[in-house]
Amino acid sequence: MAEPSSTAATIATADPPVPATKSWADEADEETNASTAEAETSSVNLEALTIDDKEKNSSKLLDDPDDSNIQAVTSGDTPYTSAARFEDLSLSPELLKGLYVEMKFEKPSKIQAISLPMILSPPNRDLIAQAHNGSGKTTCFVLGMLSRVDPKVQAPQALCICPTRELAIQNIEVLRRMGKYTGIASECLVPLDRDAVHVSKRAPIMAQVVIGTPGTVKKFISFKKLGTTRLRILVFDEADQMLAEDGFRDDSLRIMKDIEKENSKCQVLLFSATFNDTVKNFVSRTVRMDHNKLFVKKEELSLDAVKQYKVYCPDELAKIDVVKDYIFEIGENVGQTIIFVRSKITARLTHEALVKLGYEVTSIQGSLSNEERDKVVKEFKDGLTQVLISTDILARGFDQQQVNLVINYDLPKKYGVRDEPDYEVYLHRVGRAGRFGRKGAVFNLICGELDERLMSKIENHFGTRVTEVRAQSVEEYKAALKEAGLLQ
DNA sequence: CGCGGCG
Repeated sequence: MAEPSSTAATIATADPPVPATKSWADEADEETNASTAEAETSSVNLEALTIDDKEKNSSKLLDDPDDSNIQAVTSGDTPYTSAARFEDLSLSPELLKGLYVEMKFEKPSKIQAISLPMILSPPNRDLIAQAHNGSGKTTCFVLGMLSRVDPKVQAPQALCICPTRELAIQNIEVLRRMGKYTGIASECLVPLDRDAVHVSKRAPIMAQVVIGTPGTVKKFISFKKLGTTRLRILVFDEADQMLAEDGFRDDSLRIMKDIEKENSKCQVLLFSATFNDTVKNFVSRTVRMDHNKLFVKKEELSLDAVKQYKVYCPDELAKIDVVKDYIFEIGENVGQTIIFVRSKITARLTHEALVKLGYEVTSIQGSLSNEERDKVVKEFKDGLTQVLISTDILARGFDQQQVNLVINYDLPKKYGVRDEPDYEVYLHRVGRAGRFGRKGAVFNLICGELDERLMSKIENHFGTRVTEVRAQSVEEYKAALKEAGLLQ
């Protein structure tokens, strides 16, 4: 988990506050021009500031995850100085011990260096933060939550909402490790088992930090089992999905309002690797006007660390052949593999077909029981299984460093819109490989004209070329993985 | 031709 070094950047403040009439998308477009000037623009440029890595051209790891431009737009006249070391953040000794001893971190990653001062220093403005997949966003908000808790107060003070049960569990596990020496109590509020005690008969939550999924958190709040008056910080992980119209918008806004009602000064943090223009405009209006924001250009969102390929399949059955003849043959040499499918039934059927053919594979999707889901995830995280078939339940946030290969068995498609790929889901899926700047590869299985259109739209959107793997031979796939840096 | 997490 040791992260390569980056130069500390001092973030000066832009003179004029951002006019309310101006949309975030406008700023991003202007910044697209400004950032091409790179190092010369270390001074103030428009409202946005370019934070360049001064060591960009000096010797360092080729796949440094910090080799990126993060654009910062700060509000008001609060100057923020990037934190070169965790010591610069006035964290408690117990928290520092957790970072160094338990997490084995050496220094803040770029997004951590920039966002943590914004989160932790008064007046604790709201923050919208976009950062690359695998760049350490979780550490940002977990550290934010832990360090804003008053250990003397035995009541919920930090709350984090996640889109899936798995992500909530993963996040609380990170929080418990990081906060190991702090004595801070935490609780995970996720869909309960069928035979669990009903919320109305449960004791109120005493834990100081709570992480959960929207429905369950909402339920605990409405039954008055999760008090909101002492909350100081509210985090939405995968915030674009949490605030998307076809996502969890209603639940998220309800939770925000319930908290605001009794507690007007709760800081809100919105974190994600993706914010499309539609949701970008909306999220800016859900937080306070004087919020800060960090964002990156879509072309720079980690699609360069992971090599992309496409394989044309004459029919759906041929997809199974690609998986068994090529992916399984070469896969075991390159680490773990996740195969993403579009529906729960495809997950189950593909799993069954491969097992019938004698391959070792597991699958996960939302209609499995909690126990089954937990078991599959645990086996995969423990490295007991090499290949996992999954719906988009694991597309976002799932952190398993040994995953180097992602298969898009089905391409992600936007719901309701014909011929439109879901660019954000594509990026999140690809982001499951190449964690913390490691090398990775993705194979997109293309079947039919619709898939071809979706694929070319994805290429255009990210401005990347996806190489076709043409010859149907193991050697051809091995060559692709060599090119991706996964094989010798 | 839908994923999730809720009723």
